[in-house]
Amino acid sequence: MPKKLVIVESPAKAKTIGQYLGTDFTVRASYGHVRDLPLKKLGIDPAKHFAVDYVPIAKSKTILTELKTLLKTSSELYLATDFDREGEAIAWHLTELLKPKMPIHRITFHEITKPAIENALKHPRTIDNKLVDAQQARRILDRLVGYKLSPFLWKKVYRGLSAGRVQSVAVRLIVEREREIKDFKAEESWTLDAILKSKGGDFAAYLAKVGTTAKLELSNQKEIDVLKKKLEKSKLEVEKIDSADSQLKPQAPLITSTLQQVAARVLHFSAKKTMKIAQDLYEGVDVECKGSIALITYMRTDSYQMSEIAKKQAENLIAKNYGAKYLPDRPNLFSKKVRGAQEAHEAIRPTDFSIRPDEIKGQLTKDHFNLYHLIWSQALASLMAPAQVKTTTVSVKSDAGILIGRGRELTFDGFMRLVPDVEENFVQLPKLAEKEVVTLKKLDSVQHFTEPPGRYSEASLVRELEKRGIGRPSTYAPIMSTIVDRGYVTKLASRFTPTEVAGIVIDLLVEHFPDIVDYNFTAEMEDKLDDIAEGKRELEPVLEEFYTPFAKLLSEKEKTVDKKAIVEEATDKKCPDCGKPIVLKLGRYGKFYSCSGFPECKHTEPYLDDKFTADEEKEIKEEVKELCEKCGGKMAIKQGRFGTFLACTNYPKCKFTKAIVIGSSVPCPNCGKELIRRNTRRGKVFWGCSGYPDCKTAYWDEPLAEKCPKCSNLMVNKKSGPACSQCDFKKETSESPESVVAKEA
DNA sequence: CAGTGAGCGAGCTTCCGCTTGACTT
Repeated sequence: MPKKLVIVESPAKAKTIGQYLGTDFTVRASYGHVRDLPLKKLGIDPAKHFAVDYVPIAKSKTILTELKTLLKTSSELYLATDFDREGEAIAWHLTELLKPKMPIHRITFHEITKPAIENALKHPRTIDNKLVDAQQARRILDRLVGYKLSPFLWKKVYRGLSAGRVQSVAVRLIVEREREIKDFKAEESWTLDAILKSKGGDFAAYLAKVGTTAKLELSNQKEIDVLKKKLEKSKLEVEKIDSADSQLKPQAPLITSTLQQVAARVLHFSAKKTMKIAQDLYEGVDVECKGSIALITYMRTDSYQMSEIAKKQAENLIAKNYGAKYLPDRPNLFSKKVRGAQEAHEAIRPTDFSIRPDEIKGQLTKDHFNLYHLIWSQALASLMAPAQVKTTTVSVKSDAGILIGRGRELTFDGFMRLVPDVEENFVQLPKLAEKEVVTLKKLDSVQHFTEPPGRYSEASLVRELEKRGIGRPSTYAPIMSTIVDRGYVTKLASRFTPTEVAGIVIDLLVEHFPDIVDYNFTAEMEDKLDDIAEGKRELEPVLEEFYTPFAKLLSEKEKTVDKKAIVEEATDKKCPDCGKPIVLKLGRYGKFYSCSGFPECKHTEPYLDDKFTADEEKEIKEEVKELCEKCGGKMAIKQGRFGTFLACTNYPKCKFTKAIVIGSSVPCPNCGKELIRRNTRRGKVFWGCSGYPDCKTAYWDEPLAEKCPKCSNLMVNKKSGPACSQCDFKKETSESPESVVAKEA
């Protein structure tokens, strides 16, 4: 008997649905998109009503052949791709490629549960062409932007660069954050922090108000010293005790972005690693007695919803394990949608709450267990009762002003029984009475500086992009690989730092194509896509409206933007071959000096990345004249991954290299040889003993020819000034607040 | 805490969004 063919996107989903549907159905996966614009050319003809040239994706060919074969013996076709714009388009592309002759039904569901699938089968529909058009508009627009702007960059900066609706905004965020950090001016402020002694015990308080009026904001030490003296002599009396009860609500269950954030914070996983481990959990893990089973629902999602079945199961589990009072009076609502969310899937939750992480710990790797544990507990906690917190505020009257002490007590743990909030700091105040006189046990004036914003991590970049509705769950991790691969950013200590070319490209795009790299470009595009999906507008006029002015602007900029002004910098050097001025250029492999007479004169010189002084540069040029110790050949200055060095010109025949030695003229305290400047593998400067590897003495900061008066170890020149390399001794200097902040950052 | 390298300017580069598998070292 002929079967009914069901096509979904993911093979793991196909497996689960296959079990629900029984033998009348064959379920197969498309493995995502099956047809797309060609890779090597634009594939769009704006002059012919934006005619598109779709081609089957190379990877899809085998699955397409199999689907065609299956169709021959099938009576009906069910297109069960995801319930979103992309899913609708995949369904349409499938019909275009397979050209099925039998009845076609489009079915959708938000959750992979038996009732949801049975219900979907009862309500088939046809493909929604308006939604397909919305996807095509998205696809065509992204292609036009990416495949038109990237070549513009090849022409005006250098080859291999890229630009796009999503990646360029991600780079822009990172570039602008770096500039904020660079321009940051720390502001000084002071607080008076006290420990007060009462009959019932000690508690912490701070001076909150001077007199009875203004909120305390003191910017210099003089003011605070006056208050400190006043306070030290003052009588202290408890004026008022207030307490208030509040609730602490659990977090929503995890979605892709928050999974990546929490896994980074708690487990120090990269976004890529998080997604790989989650994929394993989704596809199924061998669990004793149960065989291979999927542990979690789909991991690329933007919806906080959970299926009713799952919620019921979790609630039963909560009641059974912790008691009914751990269930909330009213269900917790996580209604705040992600901007531009498509909500085709559930939140990330365990497929079966009864599979407790600790029960299967022995059958999972440490990474798989840890991630499953996070997913399981956050999903369960999201359905638990809020925690109850009692906040007590005590005001203490003094001659200097009002001191405030605060207590925060957990009166009911609720969901925190499962996921304790590490950020929360609970403190209990002693029993106090109004009018009670307390005494001062300790009083410190504490200096504070405002801090610059931090560089983006993978997790915080994803959060920022998601907040602005830019990028999708399936692309968060790849976006970050792309901007690293293209040389726009580097990752140092898990934080993004922009490269020089990133600043150049962003300035160029912001100046000449401000609309495209505007933070609201995606949101505005989404509005237009919604219009298409709702039938308010047609595909072609929307594309026309974008492309006509864009194409005009582009051809204008092709002519007017001057490449030289972007990648060339004048110098006062002259070309030794032809006498023309030498310019500093930025190329694919970094900066280099070039004769301005190029292409007639091809003279180049390496650009020394390290910040050498003029004297040091002279010394290096002397040293390079010495011949190779191994083969007697000529030596040359080379720029390597880790900095500048000297190498034999007979490379690769002779591989002799010599490090450039910048001395400190400070002897090594352990062996007496000179300490010299070097670079670590990551390009960071440090000072090591020239006797390496016999002597492994090394310092992060420039050594000074003096000993610490406290511990007699070597003093070094830290950013904040001279200090001991070993103990906390610091030479008193007229220290600027900026240097303190720079050190702390 | 300790390594290094061609090239670059003119040529095959590039987008975003779905989904996983693996020509073999």
